[in-house]
Parts: sequence; structure tokens; C-alpha cells
Amino acid sequence: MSMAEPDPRPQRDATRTRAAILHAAQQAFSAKGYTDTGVRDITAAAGVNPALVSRYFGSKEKLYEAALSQLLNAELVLGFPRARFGEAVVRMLLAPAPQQRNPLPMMLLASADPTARAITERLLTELFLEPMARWYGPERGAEKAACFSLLASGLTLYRQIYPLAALEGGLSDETRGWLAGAFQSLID
Amino acid sequence: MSMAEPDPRPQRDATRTRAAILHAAQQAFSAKGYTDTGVRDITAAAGVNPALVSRYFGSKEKLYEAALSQLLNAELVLGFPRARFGEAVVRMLLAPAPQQRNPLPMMLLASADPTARAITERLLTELFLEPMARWYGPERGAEKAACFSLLASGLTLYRQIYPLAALEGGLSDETRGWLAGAFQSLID
DNA sequence: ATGATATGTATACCGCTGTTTACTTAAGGG
DNA sequence: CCCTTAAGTAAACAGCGGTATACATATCAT
Repeated sequence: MSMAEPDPRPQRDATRTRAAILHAAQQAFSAKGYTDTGVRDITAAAGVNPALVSRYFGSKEKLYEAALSQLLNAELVLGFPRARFGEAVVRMLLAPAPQQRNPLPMMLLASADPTARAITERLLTELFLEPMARWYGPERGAEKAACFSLLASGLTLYRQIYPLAALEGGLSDETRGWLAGAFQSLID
Repeated sequence: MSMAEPDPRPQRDATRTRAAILHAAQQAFSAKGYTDTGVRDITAAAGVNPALVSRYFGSKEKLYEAALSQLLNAELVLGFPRARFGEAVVRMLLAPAPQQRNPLPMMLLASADPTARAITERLLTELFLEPMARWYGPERGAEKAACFSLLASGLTLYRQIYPLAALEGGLSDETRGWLAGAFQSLID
């Protein structure tokens, strides 16, 4: 057997610790929501001390804001080809492991607490809805972006929060087509 | 001025008190969700003592179950005419005061707490999705019911939880038509 | 009227939560 | 090598949560 390689990394690394907290927070908030996730849950998963949340983020609330804003990013969706937009979106949302780096569960589960809801609403508007409205164009862009979010959030709700067997793996081609058509018809 | 009519009702009325708690619970759970609604909030709104929740419902959890199951009812939607189903649903969901006796906000906000989520999932399936799947018919009825809920929940999410100006009153005829068409195309 | 019971009240308990404080220890430049 | 500073720790605080307990009082049959 081999001797353990001496790790050149210092045992104390502020940036690494901060990132570990942020990652654990994203996982926990996406699984149990804002209120039902305790600071001690997050720090235990990250393997650090609970007091470090206050040190690195100021408060649980600020940590939530940092965690969500890192996840909310319109670029991925906005890069899909317009001609096959519906198909691409449905393929993404129906991917086998969609919970990875997806801000939607976090948003849905954070909607209960008023503080987290206000933060979520602001970030969602600034980082997603407004860019997407511009992408759709001047003609009812905001309404189209809202309808897009409505579809995507509803689908995520019944795939990850209240998982329905009807929307799992063996989804029929007809229903996939209905979903893709709904997304696509926002463009055409 | 007139003398106050002597109220023939007794000051202590168990059924009336129980109903007051149930109603206050529906309002509070629909506004702040399961975790962020305290038993003391509910009983204060109902004007009764906090201990009465345990007496009449056993626990906060049972109260939530009673509150939601009274609201979850597929009959209204299932009575709409099939030919103009999409229009009727959109008119209902876009009504000026939709928060009255609408189970959707309560469901959306309760999705954070694992206990409440489990209760909600069970009631939603038994009281809504299964009847609706039968209503749609044997051909992909469950998938259609899921798509219906997906649309309705998404729309409610961005009308009541994260209220978007784009979905408020002055919604364009085109977008209304898109919504109605999405609902209708689940039937045709 | 009177006692039994249903109804409602006051209060305390215990566990959990976010945050602060004072302290300990590792890191790295002089 | 040492000593200043950054990084991390341990413990406690203050408040709130759901619930159980012991108590008070209105209601109704007898």
C-alpha cells in the first residue's frame, strides 16, 4: 500500500471553506427549503463550524441569497436554437438527474418563508426573467418569459417536489410532444 | 339606537369553534405555508386558545390535513364543458380574487416541510389527480391530469406566490389564448 | 337547583434556531 | 524562530415552536 501523499493544501483555506458552505447550502435549500434547513444542517454537511456562516456570509439570509444567485443563470436556456427550442427545453427538464445545479427546486421550496420569497422574487426577475424577456423580443417578451417559467416550474414541481409517476421516465411521446409544443409555441 | 339583540347562541359552541380554527388555518397556511404558520397565529386569528388545536384536531399536522382536504375538490373543474374547457379554466384561474378557497397556494407553500409535503402529495393524488385522470379517460389520463396540474400550479405560482406584473390584469389576448390552448389541447 | 360534563383558559416544558462571544490554533512573513 | 494575524472552535444566549398539564367556567340533563 502506498503512503498517504502529503497534501500541499493548507488545512485552513477560507475560500475553500466558503465554497463548501455555499455548496452544502444549495443542496440543503433545494431539498428542504429555507425554513426547514438549519444553519447546523448546512455546516454539518460541509464539515465546518456553524459560526462560520455568520463569518463568511453574515447571516443565513445572505447565505441563501448567495446560494440562489449562483444558480440562477439564463444563459443555458438562451443558448438553445430557436427552431428546436421546445425539444431542447423538454430534454433538459426531463433529464435523468435534473436536480444537479437546477435553481427551480430551491425557488419552489423557498416560496414559503416571506424573507426568502422576497429574495427569490428579486433574483429571479433580475437574473432570469428580464434577460429572457429581452431574448423573446419586444413583442410580449415579458409575458412569454412568464409563461416559460410557469411551464418549467410546474414541470419541476411535479417531477421533484411532488413526484408523479405519470411524469417519470416512461413519459409517452404524445405528452413529450405536448410539452415541447407548448414551449415552442411561445416563439412561433 | 336599538338594544343589542340577545344572541340565542351559546357562548361555547364546539362545532363553531372547530370551524373557526379550520378556516383561520386555511387562510394562514395559504399565505405563509406550513412551517411559517404557528399554531398561535392560527388561534389568534380565530380568537381562540392555542390549546384547542390539540383538542379538536390532535396536532398541527392533522389540522393541516383537515384544512387542505376540505379545499381539494375536483368537482368544479370537472364540471366545465369539454368543448370550451381551456377558456373556462383560464377564466377561473385568472379571476380577480382567486385566493378564495383555492387549494393551490396552500399546496405550493406547504411543499417545503417534508411532513406537510407527504400529506399534500397523498391528498392531491386521491382527491384530485385520480378523479381527473378518470375524467380525461383511459388514454394517457394520468399524464394529462399531471399536465393540467402543472399548468394550473405554475400559473398560480406566478400570480400569487411570486406575483409577476406580466400575468396581472392586463394580460394580452394572445397570452390568454396560449394558456387556454394549452389546456384545451390536452382534451382534443 | 345542582351536579356532571363539555368547553375554554393559563401556564409551563422542552427542544430547536440563528447568532454572538470569548477562546484556541494554524499559517506565513519578518 | 517568533509573533502577528487569519481561520476555526466551543459554548452560551435569547427567543420561539408545538404540546401537555392542571385549572376554571359555561351548559344542560336530571
